[in-house]
Amino acid sequence: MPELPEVETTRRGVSPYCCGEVVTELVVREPRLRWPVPEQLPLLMAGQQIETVERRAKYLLFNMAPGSLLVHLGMSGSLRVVGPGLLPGKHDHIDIRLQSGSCLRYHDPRRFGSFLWLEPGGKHPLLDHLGPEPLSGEFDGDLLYRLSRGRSGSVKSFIMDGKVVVGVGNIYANEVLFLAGIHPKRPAGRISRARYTLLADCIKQVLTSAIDQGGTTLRDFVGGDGRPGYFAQQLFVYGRNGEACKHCGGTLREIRLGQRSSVFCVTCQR
DNA sequence: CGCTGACCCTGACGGC
DNA sequence: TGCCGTCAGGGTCAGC
Repeated sequence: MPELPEVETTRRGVSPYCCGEVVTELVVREPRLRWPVPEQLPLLMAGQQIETVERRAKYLLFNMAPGSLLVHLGMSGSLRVVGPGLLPGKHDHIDIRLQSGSCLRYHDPRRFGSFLWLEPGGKHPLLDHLGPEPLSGEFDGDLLYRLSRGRSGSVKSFIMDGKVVVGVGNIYANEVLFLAGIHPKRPAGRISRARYTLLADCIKQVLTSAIDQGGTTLRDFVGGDGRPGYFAQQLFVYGRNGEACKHCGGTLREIRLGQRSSVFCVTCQR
């Protein structure tokens, strides 16, 4: 479910409810996530005040004095604010109970997400080696051009590589390549600097637009405040195999790249 | 170092 | 109605 815009939407949705709030209790009903939830996590968090909620790549960091809770939503995870007394349902694995009576409830059918602990100022192996944020000044076409030299893999896999740039998942990789007019299978090392400049701009534009609209609603995605996202209405290629290209009217085609579906227009993308 | 494919897990969906 | 194969927004890891 979550790509960067969905994670950022979640961050913005839950922040007002938990910044400055004290955690009364962390309730772990199912610790078997992507990695086991550390047994000492409830003890570490109980009684601590959440100071800020940050996002790095697709990770959320709930910062407290003794350290940070590191949350990843995986493929099917969501974090929502629920009022007191609402009973947990199926796949509601973790509750972060707050002094206000509200509760942040983690729901994740596939359990590919994670809840981990980060020492203050400490480095975590998962956060090490991450590329720049796509919406930062560090990220631009020159960076893509430089990192791609000599690489024979597809440009789609390249922009989805978290060591190159974080936060570009399958949906937005498809969309961005369509907007930039680049064939997803084109070898990354055989794309000009000018085209990478356009591609970087498309990545920034699409992600910004998706965040503004609260992310993309697929199946039951809802932001931290429970509202759906609206970006799905303006997808050009993702999930539209066999349908007409919104630009030229041709039929969109689907191929598989690195086990992921890639939809594109043979006419508009070269 | 870069690339490919397997893998983690549940649920939805289409074909029979 | 049910069974079976396939696919799904994430990322890590082993092997070549």
